[in-house]
Amino acid sequence: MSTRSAEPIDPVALEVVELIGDVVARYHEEYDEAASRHSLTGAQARVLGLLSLEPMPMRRIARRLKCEPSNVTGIVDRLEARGLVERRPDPSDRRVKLAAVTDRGKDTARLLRDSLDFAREPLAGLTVAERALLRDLLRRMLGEETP
Amino acid sequence: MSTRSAEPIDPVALEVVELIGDVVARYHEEYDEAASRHSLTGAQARVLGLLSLEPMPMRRIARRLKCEPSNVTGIVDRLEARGLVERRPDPSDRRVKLAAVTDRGKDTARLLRDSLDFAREPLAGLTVAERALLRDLLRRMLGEETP
DNA sequence: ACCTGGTTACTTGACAACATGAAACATCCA
DNA sequence: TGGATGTTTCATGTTGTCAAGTAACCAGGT
Repeated sequence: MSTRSAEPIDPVALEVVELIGDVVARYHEEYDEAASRHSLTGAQARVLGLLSLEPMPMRRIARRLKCEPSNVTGIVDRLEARGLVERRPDPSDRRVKLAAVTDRGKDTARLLRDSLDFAREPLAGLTVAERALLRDLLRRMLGEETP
Repeated sequence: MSTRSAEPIDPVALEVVELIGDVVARYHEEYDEAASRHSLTGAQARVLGLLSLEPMPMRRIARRLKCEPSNVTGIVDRLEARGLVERRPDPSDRRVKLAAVTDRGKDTARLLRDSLDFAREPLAGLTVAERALLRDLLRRMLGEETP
């Protein structure tokens, strides 16, 4: 997996990595702030956002969050205690519990998305063409093929 | 602070935001994995990295981490218990304690940096010119002026 | 010079959220 | 029936907040 680079490290690459660090910091800052504006923690907001797309078994949430399933139990517990999420039985498998947003949860998730300024603010300084360029570069950096 | 956009949202901007989400996820994945390869948590690795550049009063660490100073006490406690960091008095102000990496801490910090593949791996697919372009776009996106 | 009061730096304590791992339980499936 | 899977519970550790406490700095004013 890890490329043992014998090549001298490109100073521009280092700058890019530094900038990505800044992007990550900024992303979290804004995300957590948006979450706490709705009295949610980052993890809770993340799960709520996931479930607002489609109901999902606990197991799958854990995979998305890259954490243990036992952890998800607690997070969903807290969301459920606040009426944002509910557990439903899965008709096709009585072992699994589907976590699904309630109506209130759906509203909250929408508000959360809207209050996430990261989508608009930092990109405002770029032209449409530059955004497209940025998109393509990020795609290739992430190794996603553009078929 | 937040731009109340009346304008319809640029679909390309949404794609970029999605990609940035991917970048953030990937960044964390690699960072935490590198940290746990050395039996460190993410926060511990972060502080160790900070201190490997220069010793720093607790207060400043807290500001960099954007958390309460009381939290830093615990993190430095754990790093100190493992001999990676030590507290020194500040000669110019007896209230402050300077956290500084030990020799072992410095070694660990270097190993940590080296094993952080994010610097090389994902940028490998880009040419030098493209990296420079990406750097400039990220800079402008983050609102840093290039004087 | 000597308090005195306000500020700053750090720690401690209580508590909540997150995270892991092991063990328990019900359910599925070959 | 026996092994695998999905969820929860429990014990434990780390990270985070906030309030309170201690020590030290730094103004004044007398």
